[in-house]
Amino acid sequence: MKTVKKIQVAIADDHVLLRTALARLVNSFDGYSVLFEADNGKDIRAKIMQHQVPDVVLLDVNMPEMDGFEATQWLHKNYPHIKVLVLTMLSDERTIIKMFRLGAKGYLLKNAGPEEFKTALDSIVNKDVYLSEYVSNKLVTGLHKDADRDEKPVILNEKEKDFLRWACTELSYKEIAEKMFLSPRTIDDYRQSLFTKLKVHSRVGLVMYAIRNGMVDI
Amino acid sequence: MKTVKKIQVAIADDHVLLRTALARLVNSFDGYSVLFEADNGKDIRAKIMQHQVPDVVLLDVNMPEMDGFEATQWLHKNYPHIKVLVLTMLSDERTIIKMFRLGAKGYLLKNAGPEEFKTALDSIVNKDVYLSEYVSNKLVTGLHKDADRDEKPVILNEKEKDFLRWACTELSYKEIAEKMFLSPRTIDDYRQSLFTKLKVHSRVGLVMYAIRNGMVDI
DNA sequence: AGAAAAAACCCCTTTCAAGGGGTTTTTCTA
DNA sequence: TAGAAAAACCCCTTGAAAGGGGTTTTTTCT
Repeated sequence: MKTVKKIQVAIADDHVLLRTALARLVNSFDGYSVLFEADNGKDIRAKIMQHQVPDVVLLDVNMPEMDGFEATQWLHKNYPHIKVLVLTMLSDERTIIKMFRLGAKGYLLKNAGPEEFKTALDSIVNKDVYLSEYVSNKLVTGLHKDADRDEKPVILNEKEKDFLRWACTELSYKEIAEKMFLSPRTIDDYRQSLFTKLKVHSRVGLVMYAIRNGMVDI
Repeated sequence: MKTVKKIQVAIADDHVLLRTALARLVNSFDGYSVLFEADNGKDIRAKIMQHQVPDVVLLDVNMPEMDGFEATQWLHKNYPHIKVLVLTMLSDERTIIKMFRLGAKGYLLKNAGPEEFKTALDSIVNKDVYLSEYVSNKLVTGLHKDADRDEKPVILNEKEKDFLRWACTELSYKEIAEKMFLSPRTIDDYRQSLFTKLKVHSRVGLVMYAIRNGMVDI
């Protein structure tokens, strides 16, 4: 039916190939058409401000320049009627929760199938939100964790962070002491205090924490 | 022309959505058609052994069960006439070099456009190899760095990978031995052999390697 | 300025990690 | 099927890691 107005979709992902392929997929869906593609958040913002306003935005989380978090926030603030569907490989609870808090309406993992993709688009347009079973489970357990843990958020000072970075090298504690211009005993104290704070009991535990929380360059 | 035999392409990627979208893209190319899709290396191996033999295989590097490295190796050994085109976001020299050493014919980054994708397919079929400008530059600088070190690419067997994953926990080697149903001495051997292979000399070194190479879940 | 807290320092002990030397058992292969 | 290679096992030594107990110095707060 030519007269039915199609849902206009915008796609933002820095992987051109995936983006293009997704665009074709969307265009093949009944009732949807791709309005434009964008490389990152900035790009999408620019195009929308040039009066290319889509109904739905498909967003990756990891993008250069302006990532999915910022983009969602901006969209939600300036164009609240635009529905944001997050499309990513990141399946950790924190990211999911963060995106919904910022205003996302749906969250789709990249290992979803095309049918689920279509379902997500339909839901987001008609029912306002979309949650896959997997994502909703993650959300619930994530909120759970939020409840009991985290009495006080772990706050590390600069020196502790510094020590943590050194702990991720193959230097011995003695050598780290030299690097930090401290006595080995003091390093023992740092270690102990971090063991307590981070609830670990070995150097490997320190390393894993540092990496999980992005405190070291990988 | 209906009589022209199309180039049969297989696609292996654990992200279903991307995979499906890519399949459509390939099917839209003149002279190409998708023979099958696979979730990982094992999957592709099974299908090929069931006499579904493609001309070209599109491979992601990071996959569960059997990753791109192993898959390329197996293909090159057992079906040397199948051309392998690597399609990934990993753009570091080591990965690129490793894949070519293992028998890949082309290396395409996911931020390439569809035209480049088509070019890569054409090149790989007709001219045997495909190198984008970016990748060939990486190769050259990478080989430079490589000149003195790293003759052979590091290949780890399943048990070594297993041990590596355990090494990223807070268990002691003795406890790891129990978990793996091996004597602590054998664990010593694994450790030593990995120290040599990976050119590290501490457990922290093992952990960092495992993480940098995506062998553990973070 | 004086008390309290935090940071840096010191000593000692036990266990773990790492490096070296070997033997037995299994697996591959010529 | 003998012989080589690889995998699993064992012993011993040294230094590092981890946990416990302190003291001194510096900072912070009224």
